[in-house]
Amino acid sequence: MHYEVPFEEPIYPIRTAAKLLNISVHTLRMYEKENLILPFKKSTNHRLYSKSDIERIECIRNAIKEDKISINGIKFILSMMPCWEVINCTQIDRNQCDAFLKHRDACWASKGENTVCAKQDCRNCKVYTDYGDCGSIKEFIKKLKSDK
Amino acid sequence: MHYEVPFEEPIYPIRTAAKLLNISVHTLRMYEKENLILPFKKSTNHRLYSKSDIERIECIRNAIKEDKISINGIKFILSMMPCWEVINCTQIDRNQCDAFLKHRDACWASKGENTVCAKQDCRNCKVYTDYGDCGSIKEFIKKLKSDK
DNA sequence: CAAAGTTGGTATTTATAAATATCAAGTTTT
DNA sequence: AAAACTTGATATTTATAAATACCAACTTTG
Repeated sequence: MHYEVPFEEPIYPIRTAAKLLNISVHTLRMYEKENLILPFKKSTNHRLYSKSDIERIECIRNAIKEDKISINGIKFILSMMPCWEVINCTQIDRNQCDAFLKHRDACWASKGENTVCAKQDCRNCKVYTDYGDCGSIKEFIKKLKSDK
Repeated sequence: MHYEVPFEEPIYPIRTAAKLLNISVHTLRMYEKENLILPFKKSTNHRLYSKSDIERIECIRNAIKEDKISINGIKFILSMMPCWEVINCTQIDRNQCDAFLKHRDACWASKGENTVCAKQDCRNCKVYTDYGDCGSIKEFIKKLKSDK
């Protein structure tokens, strides 16, 4: 009888999301401008947030408020995620992609023009959905190995 | 005729270091308390800084002032360095070492009690000397591979 | 052995990141 | 078609991280 809303489904308009998180609407827009989040956009440009988005933003809040990491610090940490190992893109892709070459923004905010990622919707990408929490990125790095 | 002071040799007392960097003595002590730096200590507990230390602190200043990364953000970033791949410690060592298990402090500030690192002087460790700049850590991570 | 410098500590100041308030124009809802 | 909401943008406030100032006890230097 009940329909459970999928975790990734965009359902909350910005005001509702802000209330759930106990922050202002503007703060949500600011996080987006800083490329910490990537909410769903309707054709009319209105934002919609999923339960997964809410959880992600709670992680961000925790990093800022509890761990005292600045927004630019979070951006740097997100940029350290080895997205290239998740999607396994080519060397050619990597060398024309700021997500690989720089360390300023998360991959969804700095991907190259002609890479495999270029036309992909990052909201559905494993890198975006699974590594929003700073701690999870170190866990991923721990599984990588030097090749000697 | 000239003797060039080695890059890693501790030669500057704190006041000189502070003047070279154009910051206060207390700020230097604060960075140390936060485990961003690890100056040489004489038997009387007085600090001495090397040219390498000065360069390292310039990187920290740049991260704070230019990149707007908070000190706790820098600490987190330093904690993401895969030191275990540099010194190649055992699985047993890793699983009793906060440098591997947590993400709060650089390895030299969170190493385990009974690991290979335990009695080592971290000032002479490659992890400390070569990866003081946040950017260099991502470069290291880029060389690691998934094993599939 | 006097002068200059260092130690760790607390209390205070300053600089600014993060969040809020307000706006007119456009969109959604009933 | 009116009420409630959204959009982006700027201007302002607030919270606090980062840095400074000051302290008495100890160490180094010439």
